[in-house]
Order: sequence, then structure tokens, then C-alpha cells
Amino acid sequence: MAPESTSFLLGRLVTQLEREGEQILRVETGISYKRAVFLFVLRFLGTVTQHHLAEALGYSDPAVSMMLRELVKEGFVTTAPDPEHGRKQLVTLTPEGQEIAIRARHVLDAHFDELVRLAEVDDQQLRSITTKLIMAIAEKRKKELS
Amino acid sequence: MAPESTSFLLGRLVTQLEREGEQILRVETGISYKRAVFLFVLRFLGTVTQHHLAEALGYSDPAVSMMLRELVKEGFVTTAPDPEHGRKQLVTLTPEGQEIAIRARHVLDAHFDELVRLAEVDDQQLRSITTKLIMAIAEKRKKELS
DNA sequence: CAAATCTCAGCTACACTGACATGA
DNA sequence: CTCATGTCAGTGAAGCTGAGATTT
Repeated sequence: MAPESTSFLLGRLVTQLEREGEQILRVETGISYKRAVFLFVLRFLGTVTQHHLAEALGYSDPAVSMMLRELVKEGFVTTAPDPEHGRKQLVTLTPEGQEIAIRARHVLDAHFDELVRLAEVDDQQLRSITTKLIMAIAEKRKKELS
Repeated sequence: MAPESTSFLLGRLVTQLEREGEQILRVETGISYKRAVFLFVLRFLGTVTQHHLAEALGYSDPAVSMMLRELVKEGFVTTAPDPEHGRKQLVTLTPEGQEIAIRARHVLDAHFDELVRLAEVDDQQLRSITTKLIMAIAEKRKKELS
């Protein structure tokens, strides 16, 4: 292989991971990868406003609004007006949403763990690197805003 | 932070990298991240048939056919019938395509290198892990086909 | 006739921007 | 009035499948 740059390799890696994940999730849970991420993040955040959720996902408000409409229709989340603020909508996972989020997570994790095993990669090392990079991005973004 | 799984963290990381990459590329080169990947892969492969390119990218034939039409229109690639096979189309980067691919690569690499530096991550380590995982995916795919 | 390669047509998921309504 | 929040409308980039044409 040619001396490809790390950024390119990493990009290719995750593109492929997403594709595989997409397929597996479709079969095992019936939802898409993107929707699964939605549910994961929501599970992590608990009950939040749509705007807050949009920020956490890095999406625009309208994008979240539309995606939520679908997820509500499918029974995975509920939205309710914030009693303390007439404009805000509080978003929460339903029990079905919780359940499918957990299931989707297990499916993806199992798949990834197997890959890590096959590749003979140190999961702790990978995890540490990934976390550092994510934090660095967050840092940088914070700096750019100020 | 909650004990998020490595696969999830990695997915989030690259989603964010792609988003940043998309923005920077737009500004600095005028092309999208996906198109850049197209050009990168083509540069790596040299002159190939559309079908071969589709396999390398993991896309369907029609997807490649349409993307190529755009890239030809923009002058980044040329397609020519294979003299040895009346049905095949040979795809090649034009000089402009080469140039923009190189420029896009530099832009992305510079950005990523800075991030790696900020995060205080060992690039060699990251590179090694990424390469191992990509090879493991390729291995697995080969096995599943047979 | 079968297989490989490319294109056409139609469709879907998912994201964005800009404009707007509404409540704090 | 202005900011924050959410929705509506329109649009775009990029992928898919299924069907068809053409060449081997």
C-alpha cells in the first residue's frame, strides 16, 4: 500500500465501519445507523430540549425537529412541552427507545469487539487515543467560539 | 463522561472529523469531502475501469457512474473506452484532478496533524492501529465471500 | 444464452438554509 | 424589541435498487 496519510486511513476505516454497522443494524434492529446514534446520544443526555440535543449531535435545529418527528411516530421517543418554558420541548426516550438503543449498542459493540480482536489491536490504547482526539476537537471548538 | 463504548466513540470522532473536513475543503478547494475521497482513491489506483473503482470505494456501479459524470463535467477526471474491451470505460485523473487531489490532501492532513498534536496522540500508534483494523475488515470480507 | 459493464429512472435517507411563529 | 426555540418549505448531495443496453 502507498504511504497513505493517517487522516485518510482513519476516514476510510470509519466509512467502512459505518457501512457494516448500517447493514447489521438494519437486519438486527430495523433502524439506521444515524437513528441509532440519535438514540444513543439521547440516552446519554437523558431528558433534554430539542435545541440542546441538536447541539450535542452537531446538527441544525430543523434537522433534529424532523428526525424527532419520525422517531416519535415510531414510538422511540416522546416530546412534551417544558412546564417551565412554553417554547421548549423536552425530549425523552420511551421504554421501547431505551430497549432498542441498548440492543443496537450491543449489536454494534459485539461486531466491533470482534474486529478489534481479529485485528489484534489493544482496545485500551484505541480508546485512549479516540478520547483524546475527541476532547481536543471540543477544546478547539470552544476556543474558536471565544 | 459515561463509559461509552469504543466503537461509539470512534464513530463520533470521525463524524466530527468529516464535518470539519467538509467545511475546510469547501472553503479551500471548493469540493466536498466525498468527492475528495473519490479523487484520492483514483489517484491511488491510477487508470481503472468504473467497476473496479466502484469496488475500491465500496459503492454500487450506478453511484460511481453518476459521480463520475459530475467529476468529468468539472474537469477532474476523464473517461475513455477501453481499447481492449468495448464495454469498459477507463477512468483517469486529469492534471487538474491531480492537482486538486493533492491540495485537498494537504489541507486535510495539515488540519488533522494539528489535531493530533493538540491531543498529544502518538501518530505512529494511531496509524498502526488504523491500518490493522482496515486490514482486518478486508480479511473478514474476503472470508465472507468464499 | 449467460455474464460483465455501464447507464437510465425513480426513490430514499438525511442534512442544510432562510423564513416564520411564538414565548421569555 | 430582541433573543431563543421550534417548525415549515424548499433544496441538494449522495447513495440505493431494478431494468435495460451492449459487448464478451
